Amino acid sequence: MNIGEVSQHTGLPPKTIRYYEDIGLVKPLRDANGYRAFRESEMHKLAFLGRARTLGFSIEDCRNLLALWEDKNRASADVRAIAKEHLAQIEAKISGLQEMRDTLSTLVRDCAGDDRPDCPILKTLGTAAAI
Amino acid sequence: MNIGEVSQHTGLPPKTIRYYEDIGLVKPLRDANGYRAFRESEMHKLAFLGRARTLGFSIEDCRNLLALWEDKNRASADVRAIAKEHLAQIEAKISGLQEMRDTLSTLVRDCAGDDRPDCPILKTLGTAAAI
DNA sequence: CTTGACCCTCCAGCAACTGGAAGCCCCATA
DNA sequence: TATGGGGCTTCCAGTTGCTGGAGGGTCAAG
Repeated sequence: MNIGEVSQHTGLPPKTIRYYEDIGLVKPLRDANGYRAFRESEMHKLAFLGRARTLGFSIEDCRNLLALWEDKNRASADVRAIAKEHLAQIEAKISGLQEMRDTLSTLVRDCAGDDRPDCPILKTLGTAAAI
Repeated sequence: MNIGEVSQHTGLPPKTIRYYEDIGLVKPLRDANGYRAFRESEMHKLAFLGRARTLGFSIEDCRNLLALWEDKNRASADVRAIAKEHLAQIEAKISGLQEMRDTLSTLVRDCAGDDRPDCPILKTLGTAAAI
């Protein structure tokens, strides 16, 4: 399978697939003309990576998950630990963003948004310790 | 004021302050010995930047907000537009993360997390179209 | 034989810093 | 007066995860 076909099947751009090869996540064979030749197993790995990335796992997480995926004797606890850690990070990110959203939506609500220069948003950014 | 003092007052690391000078957000004077000499106004700008960054505004947003902050004739509508746009981005990010969290927490919940190899997390990453 | 769609490699750049090396400068203490 | 420690300077490189583009080979159709 050429990179284009793999790209279509996995939804990953060719550039990304090449990048994943660069950093050692996949190791496609090569045809005589130098083209990458992906086996089914490589394509499955890439699909796996695409899904893990969609869930926000870092590349290093993906590398570990992939190793566990390939290891038929792995303990599910190992996978779960990675996922739980990642889940905690996501939750932290969400609450950080929610804080931002709350502050910001208050400011936006209180701003007249007309052609006068008076603006609580700038006033807050300029002076508040409340951020 | 030296960079260290400004750093203490604003909470921004010296490295960050130098970086902000590099990209033209602040323009401190220089002492005879080459040290940066910040005036009050520069320090206020940096504090402003720190708060805007805390609210997740991009550097380019900050540049625009700063310009509006300095412009005593600005229309508050201009500020509000930037803030609203940013708010929308934050909300999009939040819902993306919430989707991740929901999927991931289901997976984590369903995973025994013991020393057996059977693991719904990897199973899903390996096969599901549901992500 | 040419055209257009592939594919290749390599280099640069994005955001927003952060770390580290190499080297002044200033002040207090022995 | 030497010296030690901190603070300041510049510049370069690295972070994450790609993405864009240049410059060039390959392949299949007409």
